[in-house]
Amino acid sequence: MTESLARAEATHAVTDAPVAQAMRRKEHIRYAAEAEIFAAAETVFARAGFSGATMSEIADAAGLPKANLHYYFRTKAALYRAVLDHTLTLWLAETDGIRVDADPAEALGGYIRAKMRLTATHRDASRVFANEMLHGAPHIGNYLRTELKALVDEKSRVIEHWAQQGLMDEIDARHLFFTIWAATQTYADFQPQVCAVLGKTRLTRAELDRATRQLVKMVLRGCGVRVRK
Amino acid sequence: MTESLARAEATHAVTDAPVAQAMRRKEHIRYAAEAEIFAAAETVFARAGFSGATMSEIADAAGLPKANLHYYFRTKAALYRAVLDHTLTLWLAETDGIRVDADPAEALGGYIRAKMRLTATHRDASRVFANEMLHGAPHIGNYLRTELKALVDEKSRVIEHWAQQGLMDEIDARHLFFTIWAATQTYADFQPQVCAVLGKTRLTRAELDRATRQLVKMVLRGCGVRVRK
DNA sequence: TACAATCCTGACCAACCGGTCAGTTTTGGA
DNA sequence: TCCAAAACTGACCGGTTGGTCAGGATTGTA
Repeated sequence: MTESLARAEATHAVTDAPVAQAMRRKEHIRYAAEAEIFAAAETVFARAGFSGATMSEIADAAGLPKANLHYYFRTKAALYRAVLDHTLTLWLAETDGIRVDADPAEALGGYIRAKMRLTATHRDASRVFANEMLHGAPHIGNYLRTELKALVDEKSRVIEHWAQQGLMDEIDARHLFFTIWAATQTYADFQPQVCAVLGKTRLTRAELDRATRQLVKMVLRGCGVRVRK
Repeated sequence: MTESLARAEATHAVTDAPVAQAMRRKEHIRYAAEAEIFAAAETVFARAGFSGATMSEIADAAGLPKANLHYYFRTKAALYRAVLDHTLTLWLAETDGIRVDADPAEALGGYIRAKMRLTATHRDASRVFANEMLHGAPHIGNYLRTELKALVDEKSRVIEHWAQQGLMDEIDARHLFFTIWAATQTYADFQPQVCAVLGKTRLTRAELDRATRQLVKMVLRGCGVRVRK
């Protein structure tokens, strides 16, 4: 993955001050433009999906002529990939707390809270990801089978270890992850349904907090997590 | 909603034998063709979304020339609407068991099992619905705010009643529904992710049963549902 | 058999979309 | 100030898409 991320990392990693400064001076226009296009693209792709989005629509949202988009991102697919890469890095984050020496209640509860926060603050990213998945994950199938699987395998071992220690029930950790992911992302992906059923026009912070508390409680009790004193 | 459903219902409701038979004789070609187109459209819309799907693709899948599609469904949007209507009737079903005089464990457990079964047998319908929701539910916003909301309000009162009777914890029933819907639909909508993480190429019946059992157990324990003797 | 009504279809069209390109403007270092 | 590299842009193009239409083929009935 991620030409763009690799490049960003490289730039920040370079410590030869003169060279780095020169690069930054020469390329700050590029970075600013890419960021602007990127933000516009995320919004448009989230609302319309890959095929529904048009380059002119993204260009308008970014306040640039269409030809300028093609100067920075050669094709629509390349731009989409860049946006997708961004969501994947978000997706992998926040599992740090799930460690063998952590308290299960705190670790799992913290993970759910973090996921829910991410869903609220990065709604468009969540939708882009969901859209990609819905259409069979043609661009990121390999990532799912390697990086994501490896991460989930590792974290599942931690949870199974907790169960063996008697800190919680014996459960299938992978399906627990599916449930947590689904239950949190639904507040971004299915927002129209949530709002309609609640009779509101938008999802308030308070409502999301309420949902978070209930989900944490249900999962922890549902998995028989003992509260450590 | 649903010209098509209204018509189908009318046809079956008519008991004036001669008239009904005449209609059926005259229109059986129409019904057969519509059904074939409908099935093909559901598959294609599920895989590609509204904008990604093309009329020629649907025509090929149905084994008909494109112009014939436009004879039965004037526009692409009309065909999409018809498919969407079908998923909505599925969505409303299966809540019958949630009644005041039912046993909470059986009713909720049965509902989750039914939803999971529906997810497995109507994968494409689930995906079409998810796609519509992701894009802001432009075609069905009104349905969500009226019919779906009314149903959920009613069933939520039942669950709150159970809680007051001490049969389970006091919870927000609406958010419980969101969690159940999300956790079940994820096995259709996010299938690529589920398969990748599990290291399988397809979702087996056994794996879905396993997921169902765990979800039922977690929800029932998580909501403190007492098991009635 | 006759004859409407319905069904079916190849050929066509205007609109739109992703992408290109030649040429102009801006930028920043020497 | 000069100049090469980078940034920018209007105009354009080939391909695809949803949708139309005139006319031919089927169907069911009287």
